[in-house]
Amino acid sequence: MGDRVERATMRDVAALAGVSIKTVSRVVNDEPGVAEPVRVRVQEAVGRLAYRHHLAASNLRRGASRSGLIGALLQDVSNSFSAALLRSLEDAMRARGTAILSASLDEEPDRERALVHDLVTRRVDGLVLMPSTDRQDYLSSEMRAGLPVVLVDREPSGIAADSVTVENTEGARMGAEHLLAQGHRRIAALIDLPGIYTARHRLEGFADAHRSRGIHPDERLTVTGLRGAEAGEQAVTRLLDLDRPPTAIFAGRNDLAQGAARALRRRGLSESVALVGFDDFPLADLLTPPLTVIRQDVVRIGRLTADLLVARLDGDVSPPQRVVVEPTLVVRGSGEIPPPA
Amino acid sequence: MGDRVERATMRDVAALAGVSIKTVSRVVNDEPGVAEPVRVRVQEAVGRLAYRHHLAASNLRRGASRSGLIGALLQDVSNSFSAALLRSLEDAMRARGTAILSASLDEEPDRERALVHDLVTRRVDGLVLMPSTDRQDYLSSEMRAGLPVVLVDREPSGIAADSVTVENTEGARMGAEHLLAQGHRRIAALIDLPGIYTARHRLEGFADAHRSRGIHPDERLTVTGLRGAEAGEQAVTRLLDLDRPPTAIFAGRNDLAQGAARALRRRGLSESVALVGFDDFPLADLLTPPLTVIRQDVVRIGRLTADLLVARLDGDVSPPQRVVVEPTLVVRGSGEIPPPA
DNA sequence: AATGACGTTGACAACGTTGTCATCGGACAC
DNA sequence: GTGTCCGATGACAACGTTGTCAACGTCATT
Repeated sequence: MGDRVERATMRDVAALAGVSIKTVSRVVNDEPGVAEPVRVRVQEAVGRLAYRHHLAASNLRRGASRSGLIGALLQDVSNSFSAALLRSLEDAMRARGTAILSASLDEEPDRERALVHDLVTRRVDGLVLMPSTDRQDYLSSEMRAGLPVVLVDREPSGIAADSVTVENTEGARMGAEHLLAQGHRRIAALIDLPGIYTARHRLEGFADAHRSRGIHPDERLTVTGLRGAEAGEQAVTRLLDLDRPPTAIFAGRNDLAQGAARALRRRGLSESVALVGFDDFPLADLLTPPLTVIRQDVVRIGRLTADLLVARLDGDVSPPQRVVVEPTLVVRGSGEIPPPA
Repeated sequence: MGDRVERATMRDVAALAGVSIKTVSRVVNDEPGVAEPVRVRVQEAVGRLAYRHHLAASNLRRGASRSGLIGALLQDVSNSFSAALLRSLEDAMRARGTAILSASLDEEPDRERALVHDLVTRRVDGLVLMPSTDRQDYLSSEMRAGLPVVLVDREPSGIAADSVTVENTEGARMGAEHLLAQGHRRIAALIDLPGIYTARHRLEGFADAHRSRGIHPDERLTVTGLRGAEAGEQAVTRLLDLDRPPTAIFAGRNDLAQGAARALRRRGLSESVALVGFDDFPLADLLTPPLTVIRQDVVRIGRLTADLLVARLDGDVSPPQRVVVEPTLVVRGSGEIPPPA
C-alpha cells in the first residue's frame, strides 16, 4: 500500500488537522491546554500520516545536550566480559529511556580517541570507557564541557574521573599464591600486552606472590604480548616443549585460560598440569577438570558503573570516586592439581 | 584548569576568530574557498574553545535522515550468538562511520515495538532486527517511510523485508537423524517457547527426522518453554528421573545444551547419554566429551546481514531477499555415544 | 579608465522542533 | 453594557548548522 513517502513533519500534521504547528507540538508532547475535539483531530492526522517525533530536532530546540544517549566503549563486545557489562548497562539505562551506543576498541588507542570524538560529536550524555590508552588526558576538555565519564576495568590516568576496577594485583597474587601453596615452583604466566593496565597489574601480582615467598620465577615461563585464545594456546604448547616445562599455569585473561586449556587437552595433560585463570566465564565449570579462576563479578561491576554514571547524569558533582571490587578465588579443580612428586 | 563551561558553538568560534559563522562552517567541514590565514585563525579558535561539531544539528540542516546511526535489536547482547552478531555488524559499519545502537529484546514483543519506536524517533538510517514478535506488520509504515530493515535469525511475517536465517528445520532434522542413525530411540528434545520462530522450526525438524523413519517419539521426552541454561538443566534432571529415561538429548539452543551438559555431568552420565546441541559456542570443543553441535556460522550471518543493510543504505531498492544459511553438523564426540545395548 | 572575472566572505533562510508571548472569544461579575 | 479574566490557539524566534546567493575587493584585460 502506497509508495515510498517522505516522513511527515509537524507542519504536515498541522495542515491536515487544520491547526497550527504549535498545537500539534502540544498534542504530541501531551501538554495541557488543547480542547478535546482538536486533540482528537490532531491525533487522527498523526496516525494517518504516520508522523513520528523527531528527537534530534526536539533536543536541539530544547537546548541542553540531553540526547538520551550514552556511549559505551568496550574492549570487544563479543568477549563475554564486555558483553555482560554492556548488558548490565543496558538494563540500568532502560528505565531512563537512555539508549546505548557501543563500540569495540580492541586495545587500539587511536580508535579510542576517534570513537570518543565521534561520540562527543553525537552529544552523548555520558560515557563508559574501558580505556585502551595509557593516559586519558585528551578527555579533560570534554569533561570540562560537562561530559560525565566512568572508566571501567582500568583506572584513570591523566584525568580525574570515576572508575570501577578490580584489585588486579591482589587477584593475581591470590592466584599465584594458590599454586605456590601447593608446592608448584615452575609456574608459567600468560599475559596480555604489558602496556595494558590490567596485564601490568596481574603480572605484578604474579611476581609479588613469588617474591613474598623468596622465590625467583623462571623468566622463560612468563610470556607476554599474548592476544587472544590462539596465542595462548600456542604459547602453552611451546612452554610444554621446554626441557623443564611448567607444572602449573597462571592465565592472565579468560581467553588465555581457554587457549591454555585447549593446549593441555591436546597434549593429554589436563589432569597433570595445574591451571588457574583470571576472570571467570560461562562454562568454566564444565571443563575437565573444572577451571579454577579468579572471578571478577561482572554483574556487580556493571551495576556499580551504571550507578556512578546515572548519578552524574542526574547532576552529581561530588569528587570522582574510585570504586575497587575485590576478586575472589573460585576453586573448581584445575588449580588444585599438585606438582609431580 | 577552568570551571565547567558550556560547549562552544560556531557562533563563539566565529566571534573569537573575527569571522562569520559561515566561514567557520567552511573551515570545520574542510570546504575550499577560505584564505589560508583565515583558516588558521579559525582553527586556532576551534582549538582554544574546544569546539566540537554538533552532528545532530548538522544532519538536521542537511535535510535527509542520514543520522549515521543504525539500530540493532537483538535477543540478548550478553548471549554469545547476539554478541558475535553485534560485533560483525560493528566491523562492517565502522568503515562507513555508522554507529550502532544496540538493545536486548529478551523475547518480549512489547519491548520490541517500544524500542523500534524509539529508534525511529532517533531517525536511525537502518535497522537490524532479531524479532520477538509473531508478526512485524507494525514495521510497514516505517519501511514505507524509507527505513531499511533486515531481519536476522527469523524470517519476516506480515511484511516484506530482507532476512538472513538458518535452515532451522533442516538443521534440527540433521541433529536428530544423527542420533537416530546410531540407534537411539528415546531422544529427549529441549525446546524454547514454542511461540518462537526458531524453536518451532527446530521442533519440527526433530519430529520430521522421527517421522521419516516411521518412529513415533515419546511426547514426554519433549520439553518446551525452556528459557535459559538453568531451565535446561532442571528439565534434563527431571527427564533422567523417569522410569525409562532418554538415551540421548537434542538441545534446541546453545544455552539449553549447556544446561543439559551440566545436568549430565552432575549425574555422572556425560559419557553415557548422547547430546547434540543446536548452535555452536566458544568452548563447546572443551567439554567432556566435546559437544557435537549443529553450527550456524555467526560470522557469515553477520556479514550477510551487514551486506544487505549496507546495500539498502546505499539506495538499493530491489525486492527483499531471503538469504538462508545452511547449518552444518560438527561431530565432536558427545553426539556419537551409542545407546545402551 | 572602465569592464569583467575571480576568489573571499557574509547575510539570510531553513532543517523540525518548542518556549514565549500575544491574541482571540466567551463567560462572568458588576 | 462594560470590564475582567481565563482557556485555547497561533505567530514568532530560536536551538546549531549549512545551502544559496549577493557583495566585496583585487587584478587583468580592453
